[in-house]
Amino acid sequence: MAFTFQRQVIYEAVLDSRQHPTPENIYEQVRGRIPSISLGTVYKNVKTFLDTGLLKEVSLHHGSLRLEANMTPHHHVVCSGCKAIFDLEESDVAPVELKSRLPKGFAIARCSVEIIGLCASCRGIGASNKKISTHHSSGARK
Amino acid sequence: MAFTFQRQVIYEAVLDSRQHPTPENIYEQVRGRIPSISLGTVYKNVKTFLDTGLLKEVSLHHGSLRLEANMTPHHHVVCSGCKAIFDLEESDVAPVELKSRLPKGFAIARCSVEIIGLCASCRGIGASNKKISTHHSSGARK
DNA sequence: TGACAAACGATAATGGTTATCGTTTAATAA
DNA sequence: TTATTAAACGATAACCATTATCGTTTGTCA
Ligand SMILES: [Mn+2]
Ligand SMILES: [Mn+2]
Ligand SMILES: [Zn+2]
Ligand SMILES: [Zn+2]
Repeated sequence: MAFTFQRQVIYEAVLDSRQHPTPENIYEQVRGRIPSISLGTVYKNVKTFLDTGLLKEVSLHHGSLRLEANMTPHHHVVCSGCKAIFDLEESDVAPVELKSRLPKGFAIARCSVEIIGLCASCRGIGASNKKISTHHSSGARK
Repeated sequence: MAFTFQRQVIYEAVLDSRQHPTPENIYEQVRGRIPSISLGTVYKNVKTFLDTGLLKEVSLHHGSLRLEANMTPHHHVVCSGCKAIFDLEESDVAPVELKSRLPKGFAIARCSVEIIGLCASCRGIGASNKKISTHHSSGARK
């Protein structure tokens, strides 16, 4: 990975922001230092940083809306490979215990647990996850 | 909310799917029963169902990529109003205890907790959350 | 210093989602 | 029933986030 000024400033922008910024947010901020920078450059570098493990994305499923009709409070098991989501009943997880204070004035509505990992088919050798037809179109936006 | 055949079939499609489907997934399935249905109709009804609480969306932040440079495992406090995300150190939450088996063959990589609620400014009266300039562009796609 | 792969800026293309608009239909009351 | 009307539908354009393309510039390394 070549060292470029743009790359440095983009990374610092994410580091300095305690805000979990979007690419657009980063772009806005970086333009303060490099007015000529392209939004495409921000996206390209963000992707590079994600690939090399310098940054990570907050949510596994930000690509497309995922819906459910199960209105009872419950948790999820998520495959980071094919983005499949399995339900986990609330009673299957012991209540989460908070050991510290939340941001001042924050009112908790609920608490959701995500167990993240790889499903059986995604662990299989090679292209095995293509064999499972029940896996819908694998929302991974790549 | 008027009762229409399309509405009925769309809702049943989500009910029958244990897959947390996308609007596109629902569209594909509903076309089996109503070949002439429009994708727009699926989106419109999904929105209606979300508004009336018949369906819910799996992830609060599916609209745009959110990034972070904090690579230490940690949890999040999320405001459902403005989508602000605050970090919560891993040590601030007692380890999650699983009381049941996961889907067969699933390999856990990590476990993430989301405390969901309303931040101080979103709880304030009226348009108060607009006053806080540190809140970045409020990714809410409406 | 020179050669070359990598990265850049500009911009077109894609994919998911929302908006618009003319037509059809469900709900309601005569 | 039938007439009225607001709501919902299908088709399609518009929009926004993201990715791809391409000609130019720049970092790397011999
Ligand atoms: Mn679920
Ligand atoms: Mn974080
Ligand atoms: Zn999988
Ligand atoms: Zn808020």
